[in-house]
Amino acid sequence: MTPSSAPEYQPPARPAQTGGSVPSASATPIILDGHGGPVGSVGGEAGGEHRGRLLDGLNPQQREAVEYRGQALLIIAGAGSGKTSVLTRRVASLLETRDAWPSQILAITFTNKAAAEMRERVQAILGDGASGMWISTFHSSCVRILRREAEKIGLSSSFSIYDSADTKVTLKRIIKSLDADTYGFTPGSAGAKISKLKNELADVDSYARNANMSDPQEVMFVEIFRQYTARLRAASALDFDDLIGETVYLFRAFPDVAALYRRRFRHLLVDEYQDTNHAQYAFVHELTRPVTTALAEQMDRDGVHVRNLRDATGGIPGASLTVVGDSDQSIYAFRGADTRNITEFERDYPGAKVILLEQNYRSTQNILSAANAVIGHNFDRKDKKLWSAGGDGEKIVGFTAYSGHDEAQFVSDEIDVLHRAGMAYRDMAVFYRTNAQTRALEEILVRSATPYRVVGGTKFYERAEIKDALAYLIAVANPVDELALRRILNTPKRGIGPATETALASFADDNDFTFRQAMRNSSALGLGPKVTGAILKLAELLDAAALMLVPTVVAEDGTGSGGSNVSEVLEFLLEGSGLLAVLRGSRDPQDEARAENIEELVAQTKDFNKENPDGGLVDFLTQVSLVAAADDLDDASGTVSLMTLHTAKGLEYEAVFLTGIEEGLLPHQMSANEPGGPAEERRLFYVGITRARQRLYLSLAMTRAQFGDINVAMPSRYLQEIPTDLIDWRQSPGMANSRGGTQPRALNVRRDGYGGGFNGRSKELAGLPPAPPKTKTEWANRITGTVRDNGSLTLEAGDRIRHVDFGDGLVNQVTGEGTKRIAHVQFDTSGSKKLLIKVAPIEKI
DNA sequence: GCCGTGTGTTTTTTT
DNA sequence: AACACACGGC
Repeated sequence: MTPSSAPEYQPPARPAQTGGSVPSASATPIILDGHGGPVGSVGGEAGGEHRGRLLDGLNPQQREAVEYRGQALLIIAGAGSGKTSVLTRRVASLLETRDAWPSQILAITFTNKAAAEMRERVQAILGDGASGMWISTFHSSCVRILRREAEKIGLSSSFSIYDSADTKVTLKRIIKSLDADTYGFTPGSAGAKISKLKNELADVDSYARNANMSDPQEVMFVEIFRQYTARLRAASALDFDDLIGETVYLFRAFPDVAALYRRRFRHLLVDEYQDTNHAQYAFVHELTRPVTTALAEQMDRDGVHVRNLRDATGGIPGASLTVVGDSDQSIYAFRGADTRNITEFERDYPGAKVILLEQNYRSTQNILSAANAVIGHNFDRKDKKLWSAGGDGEKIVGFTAYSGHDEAQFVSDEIDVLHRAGMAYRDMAVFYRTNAQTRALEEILVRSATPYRVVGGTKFYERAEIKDALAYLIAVANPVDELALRRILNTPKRGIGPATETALASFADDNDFTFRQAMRNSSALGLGPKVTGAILKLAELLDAAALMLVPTVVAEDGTGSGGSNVSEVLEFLLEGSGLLAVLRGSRDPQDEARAENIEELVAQTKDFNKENPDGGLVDFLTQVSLVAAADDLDDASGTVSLMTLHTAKGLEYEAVFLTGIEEGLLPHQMSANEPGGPAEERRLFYVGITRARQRLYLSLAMTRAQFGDINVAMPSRYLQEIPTDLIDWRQSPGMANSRGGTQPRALNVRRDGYGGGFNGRSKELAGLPPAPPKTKTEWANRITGTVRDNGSLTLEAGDRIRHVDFGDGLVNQVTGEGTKRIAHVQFDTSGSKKLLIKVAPIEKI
């Protein structure tokens, strides 16, 4: 990492700036935005003495990236090349040289956490002068714009945001009502297809126009898509993809609205540009277009201050755009990311300046060499070699475990070693390909009392009880949201079953009511008095909560109410619904934890009130909807971080454990048949490797539990792409290769200084003496070959065996068939274990 | 309408 | 192995 700027630095005095908000297009009259902006007023006196400060410790390319001024700038930033620092300083520089007011800057990051970090760092350089900037994710920016302009596109400004679970529930209902499962549609498959289309900015109508309507399956899909769109409309809800797509639609359909934002944002900066999809690309493109002369004149007449922004033609030139990215780190193709956005940037923005950052300030040369070697196997890329001036560092440690648990034990042991050597837990991280892999890791880490934290995974806000509580809030904020209402209708249990729910839904449908109105009028349905009472009570509770939000309502008896904040409303709802009380009174021990989670949510609303005194219910819900996995990373917590390789992007740790480096897992089975799949998985591996500063551990298991049974796993093809002399195999795949497991496998044994297991075919070994002859099965160049094979070994109850690690034991039972035969063994000293006979390091005695 | 049991499906990654 | 869902008895 490049050194950060001195925190005691004070910003130069500058004229006070008012406003900074974008006037809503629908609001008349438009409030003037102070005196335009300082565009074009680059004074020689500004900055000068501080310029050095901003550029301190930067290399020439980084400096240029900070100082370049022009319409378009592409920064190709290799992993660990200090791009965050460059981006931050570039923003600071724009402000300091008065090329921009804070309000003219829109910086887009990949996560909210990265946004907060950037804001903090700019503030550390410039102090309060930095407020008014928009630094946020694509989704947050779009929500902010959409909430202001919602009426324009027929939405309530308190529209709901549907997450993938909400989408799934909605699609499930649609598919059921259409019997579309007979055409092979599942909520997952239909959702994926809809998402893909939306990422391409297609909607139902544009899709239907080109669809092959003689294909019944296609007809069915169009119908699903149509109903899904209609349901979201009716609920005034947008899904994740809509947030981007609808904003682009807004800009295209309402040029006057677009013009206001184009006028405001004079400088766009986009991080992780390689992972933008077409919709995001279009969003950026729309924002950086010039404002036509006609529109500029219109704005001038409307009192929007544009004069000092207009060029010779009378229009407003397009905003400057800076994008930062690295095609080698593109890992989101599955959700529509298109690296052409970055590779064809120069074509999209003619005259763009391109700056390459190749020097790495993060990792040791050994780690970088491994990374370079791996990514070098992707053919369709511009060659780019990371280098470091920091020295070789330690070798990469490799370890082949018998099982996922064994692997977890290795990780846990090494964490312990590192910690005792003085490394803080928070400087270590364990990465994996799939969330399911956390289970074994967690079990072992709990047992060894290692403080750890799973980042992402089943997120706090995805827990059922939290979604229940949030659904109450959503139902208050957006009364037409049927999904939220149906979620809480019988939660907690109040005797409203599926039959009643359906009755209410069709009652609403038939009379053109919303679901909420149907609830209020449910007396007309002729249901039992108990059920009707329960429905009405819930409706009243929600109405009363909604009233609390209205600023100051005076009731008939003269008592004032209203203006309540989020936590007050939530507590009122929890009290009135009995949600919390039911959990507290339950005898199910898990309900205690659920109650605690809800209390944690209440605490979060209180924090929110404190941090956002002006924030309303909708703001809170927005924030909750858009938290990303990496956002809840707490740097101060002294724990080891566990996360998926995807979540790890953009982060760095002193020590990194990459686990499950096996065929089927990395590359993942599911990606094997997809075009570009293995290449993308390789980039994922590359991202993982380059997160490490000092120490890198690569581990794999010979067997892995999946779907409840145990399978033989092969080492990943990517492992052999790493030069053998970079890895110190504590226990190599090759060593665990002999029949019967008689091979010595003491820790720290490397065979013949040779890494172990590999054939030594890599270029890096060309100059070395020929590898000693090997008689064992070589797996390196035959990925499909076996790792260990006890195939001929037959065991039955009563046999005694010897295990390399566990010692002698008695076979109690043998279960399973063929390669999955499992011996249940009672070891004399190591307790009882289940072993996959085919690969376990055992022999009969 | 509720709750227990049995069966089938699941897992790729995420805003 | 864990979870969602359908079914049937209460």
